[in-house]
Order: sequence, then structure tokens, then C-alpha cells
Amino acid sequence: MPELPEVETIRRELSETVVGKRIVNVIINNPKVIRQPPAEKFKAGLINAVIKEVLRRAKVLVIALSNNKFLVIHLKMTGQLIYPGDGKKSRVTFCFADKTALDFNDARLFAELHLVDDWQKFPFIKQLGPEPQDITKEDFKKMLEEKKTQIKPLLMDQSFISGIGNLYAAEILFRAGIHPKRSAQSLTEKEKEKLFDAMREVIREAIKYHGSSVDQYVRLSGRPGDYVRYHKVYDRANQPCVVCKTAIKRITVGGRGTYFCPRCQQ
DNA sequence: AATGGGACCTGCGCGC
DNA sequence: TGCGCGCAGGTCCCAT
Repeated sequence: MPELPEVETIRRELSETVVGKRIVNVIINNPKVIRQPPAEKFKAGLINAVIKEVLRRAKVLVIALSNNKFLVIHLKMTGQLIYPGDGKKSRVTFCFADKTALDFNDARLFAELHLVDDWQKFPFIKQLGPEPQDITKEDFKKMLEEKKTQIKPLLMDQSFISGIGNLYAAEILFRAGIHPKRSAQSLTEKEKEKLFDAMREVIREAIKYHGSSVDQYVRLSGRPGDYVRYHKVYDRANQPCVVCKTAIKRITVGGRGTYFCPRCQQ
């Protein structure tokens, strides 16, 4: 569930709290989340390193270390970072020299931790498309040309545009007034422009409100993000549309649960 | 090129 | 109250 706004929230909060801290121990309660290198080497590569900087690329966190290595974290759906942590339900706990700790939790074990020498060469990161804030309206219109896919799966295609997942794709399409099953090539110039604006606005507002706490996502402190209160369609099946009062529908598009207003989105 | 399905996992909410 | 089931979502992989 953590999408660009949630990961950016965590990035900012990590930047304010753990930069400058030295890792003195790594407690591995479940090695499954550590994808590379093997757990012992992973641990050895982190001990004594100081956190220099926290970066983000799309939904991926990149923690730059003083030993010139990078801790790459993809939270997938249920990954959480908690600071200060108590280690109670953590899969991995990073212990700092000042006796505080950063917990990495992940109920479903889909998340991934990697310790790498060059994060920009990390395959998943290499294949990512641009983020919404890195392109112009003209760029976006060009990208949509010749695309025959349904628009919602396309917005969630990380190699096309990166950072948008199921929740924000739904909210963006509602704001743009576009049905999630429309094919990209069927969009008019005006609709493409509206979609671009909606995409940028929704992402910006969601960051402003520290993301959406549905399911597992929480901020670094464990507090929820507030953007749920501004959701217009996501998880609102059968509730009235905030604009026209028509019941919000839930359908499946590209294998994913998809919420939309059948009247506002054509 | 586009689409659909299954796999990875576990916790939750539902119906009986 | 208890149990089994389907579902959730990010990404990859395979088949058509």
C-alpha cells in the first residue's frame, strides 16, 4: 500500500530523526526480508556505518551510509519503519549507538531489504519511469501516445510512470473525471491535460497530509497519515459520491479492486 | 503489445 | 463463539 506520498513521508521523517546515527547492531528476527547479501554479510555491512542521508526513488527508500553502501528498502504492501522502535514485532531492528532503535516491521513478508554498492544500478530502480513531478504536461501527453492499455493499469505501471499505486490511481482518475477502463489512446487532449493536473495535485496533497493510513501504513512515529479523510472513491463502495451523490462502485480492472463514480467518470 | 492468471504471504472480515 | 474461506495489494513471471 505505501505509494509515493507514504514513502516520501517516511523519508522526510527519517531524515529528521536518524541521520547522523551510528548503527551498532542489527537484530534479524526473520531473514526472509533480507534479499541480498545473505543475512550475516548484510549485518556485517551495516555495523559501524553512520546514516548519511535518506533518499527516495518512486516507492523505494534508499539510505546512504558512511561506508559508501546503500540500504535499499521496498515496503511493498505491509512494510513499516518505526522510530523509536521497541523491537516487539520487528522483522529487523537497527540499533544505534545512542541506544535508540529503528524497527522494520512487515506482517506479510513481501517487503525487501537490500544492501548494495550502487543503488542506481539496482535493477528495479533502473527500470522505473519518471515520477509525476519530474515531467511536463507535454512530456506526459507524448508518453500516452500509442498506448492502448487501460488507463488505470497504465498509471500503476512503474516503468511507465513511477510512484502511483492502486489507491492513488483511483483518486487521480476520479479527480480527472475519467473512467478507469478507458484506453489511454481514447483520451482527448483535454482529458490528458486534466489527468496530468489531477496526478500532480493528488500526489502533492497526499504528501501534505502525510499519506493515507488504510491497512498497515503508519508514519515513522507510528501515528496515522491523514489523507484518508480526503479520499473521494477509494474504499468507498456504495457510499454516495461527494460530487453527485451517485453510489461509488467497485469493479476489477487489471486484476485490482477499483473504485469509481459511474456518473462523474465516463 | 496487451491482457490475464498465479505466485509470494499473513491478517482480517465475512458468512455460516 | 468458532471456523474456514476469500480477499487485500506491489511486483514478478508465465502463458496466450
